[in-house]
Amino acid sequence: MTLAAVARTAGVSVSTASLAFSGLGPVSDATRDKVLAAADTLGYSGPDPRARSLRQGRSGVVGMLVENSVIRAFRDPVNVGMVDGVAEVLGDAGAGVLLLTDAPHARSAFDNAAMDGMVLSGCSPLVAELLESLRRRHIPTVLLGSRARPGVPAVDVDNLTATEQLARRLAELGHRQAATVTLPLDAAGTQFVSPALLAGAGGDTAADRLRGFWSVFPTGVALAATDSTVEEGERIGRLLLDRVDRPTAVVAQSDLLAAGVVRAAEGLGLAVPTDLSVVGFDGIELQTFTSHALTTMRQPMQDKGRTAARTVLRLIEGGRPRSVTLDCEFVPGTTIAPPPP
Amino acid sequence: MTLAAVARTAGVSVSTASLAFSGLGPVSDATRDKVLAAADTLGYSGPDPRARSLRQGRSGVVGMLVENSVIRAFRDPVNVGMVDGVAEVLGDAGAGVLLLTDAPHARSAFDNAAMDGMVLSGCSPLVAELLESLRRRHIPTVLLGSRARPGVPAVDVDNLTATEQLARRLAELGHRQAATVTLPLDAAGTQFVSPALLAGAGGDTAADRLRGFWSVFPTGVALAATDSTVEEGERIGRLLLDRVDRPTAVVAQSDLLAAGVVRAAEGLGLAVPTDLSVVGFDGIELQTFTSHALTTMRQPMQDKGRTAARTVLRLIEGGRPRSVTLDCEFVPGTTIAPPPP
DNA sequence: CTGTTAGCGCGTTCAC
DNA sequence: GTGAACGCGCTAACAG
Repeated sequence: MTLAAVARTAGVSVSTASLAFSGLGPVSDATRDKVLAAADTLGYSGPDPRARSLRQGRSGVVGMLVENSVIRAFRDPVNVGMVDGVAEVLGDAGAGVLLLTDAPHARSAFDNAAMDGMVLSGCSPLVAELLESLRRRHIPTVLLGSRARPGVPAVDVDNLTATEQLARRLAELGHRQAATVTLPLDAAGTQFVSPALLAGAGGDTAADRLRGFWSVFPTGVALAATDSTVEEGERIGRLLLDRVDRPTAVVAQSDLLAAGVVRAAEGLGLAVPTDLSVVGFDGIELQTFTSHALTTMRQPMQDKGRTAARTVLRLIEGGRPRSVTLDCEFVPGTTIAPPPP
Repeated sequence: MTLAAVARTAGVSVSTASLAFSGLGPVSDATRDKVLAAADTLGYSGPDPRARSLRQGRSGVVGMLVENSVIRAFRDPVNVGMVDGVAEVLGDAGAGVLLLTDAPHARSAFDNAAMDGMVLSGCSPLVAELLESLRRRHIPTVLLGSRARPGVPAVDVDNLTATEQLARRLAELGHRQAATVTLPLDAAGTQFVSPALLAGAGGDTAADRLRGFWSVFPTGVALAATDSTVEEGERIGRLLLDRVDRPTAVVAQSDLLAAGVVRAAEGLGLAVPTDLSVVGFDGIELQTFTSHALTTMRQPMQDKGRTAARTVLRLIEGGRPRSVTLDCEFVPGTTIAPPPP
């Protein structure tokens, strides 16, 4: 069934039939009805999206890349929130979201899919390579959660300042011995993070948050997690709390990590916040504790997604949108207190 | 940049250049190198997916619909697991996943996207309408989590039997007064579920699980939640536990609901499982409790997704795959015990 | 308001 | 092993 066949049956030209479907051009009601009736008779269900997208040079699809597998990415509500925001804005624009991961087996889909634009979230080590591929294909791209590059705007929060604010609260409470649990900093999964390693790292989320921490606690120990999960937080938390120079406060770079640190502390018989202060980052709804409300910095996950989607839409239309930095909001919580005497 | 331009630069015909890229036909190494070199020079990055998909009649994209918004759907790990399974199998097949929701504003994307197939998950009241639209467009479809229809295979677990098994365990422990918290049963959001209402309901997940429950506890009270969340579980749980005929056991139709029921019980000063037995459904990793391990029925979420994806791929290839029913596995947990004397 | 004309960029017959 | 020609189904100009 083609538009041509419908037009023939309706006794009109294809272009008229096309206009009848798109509703864009001036078509008399009578003609439109004739066309629609013919379509109905023939079981024609509207223009073929493939042909339409070839003709228009648009597919109505925007890719969204998340790190790792779908299941790992969506274990973190931050990613879910961002995808939700992207889907919302794109849906309103009549576009669809092609969900992609940076897993090797998804590479072929990434390379061959018809996309009008791309939202690259995360700071996967593959980002540079993927960006290069997108550049060659002239696919407008927005980075979500990493720093802008020439010609590629980014949407993010000010991770450095936000973390600095959290650290400063701890300092103001009297903490001198603070440590931090960072998100993965390099592909190698190095655990003990030195300033030298940080210097070599890019402008990623983990690096910026670490800089914010170190700007307040320049000698604070930093251990990197391999993933943003409660389990990893607990593992690294135990490592930190077992040290002879046990910290009195821990800045975790995500709420999930922070929840793990709290759990590690309680496992060792330490009370939070009396014996140990813990802060997180993200402001997700943690169902892990009922007894604590995590002190953290809430980032606008959905807004990040929405803004990224709007930005990529503008890019697709040929605009030159600028990078956007969104604000975080301090969530007081109940997991910080002055250090034990 | 078109393939034709590359061919011209390389001094070969377009068809030869096409073969050089796809690697399908017989092309001498020398020729292929010439073509690739020309492409590199001109900054050509491979065939245009839009044109390719028109020509081949395939877009390499399979739609996956989840209920509600992305954020609501992915609050439930079951949906995340299913999408992960779908993405994994489709990725291996070189196909991409177009993430769609049944939200009204996403309807245009649903209708206009170029898709080779569709995985419709959930039992949204819109399913019938969406199925009809897909049928007219000749888009092969697989249902995930609802009953097969003529020409539309389904992938699911045996919800009735699985719930029956859970209920039977409770009965065997001596429970006579059991209640159930169901997933949403109708669009109206009716709270008190009568057998008459169930008779009118379709063959959905909620209905099947309820049938399994009633087959063991024919007079058990059934209240429907409006969503599968801990909060809803807690709300309905409180309603159940406040009744004069307070149940000694609750069968919740999802783990999230079950977690809410446990929380409601504890809020009322009831100990689980001493005062109240609770079972869930799904087998997700609940971080809500540390003191309990939920007694539940684990369903293979990722396998459901993988199987659905394999089924839709077979459908796309013109096969006639059958519906698949996967097995659940009982998870003993620590939230059931004999009823209090 | 309607019809005619021309591709969009590619893959795939066929001949050679 | 390679090339020429055709059409996938549609829409955007333009002409009437």
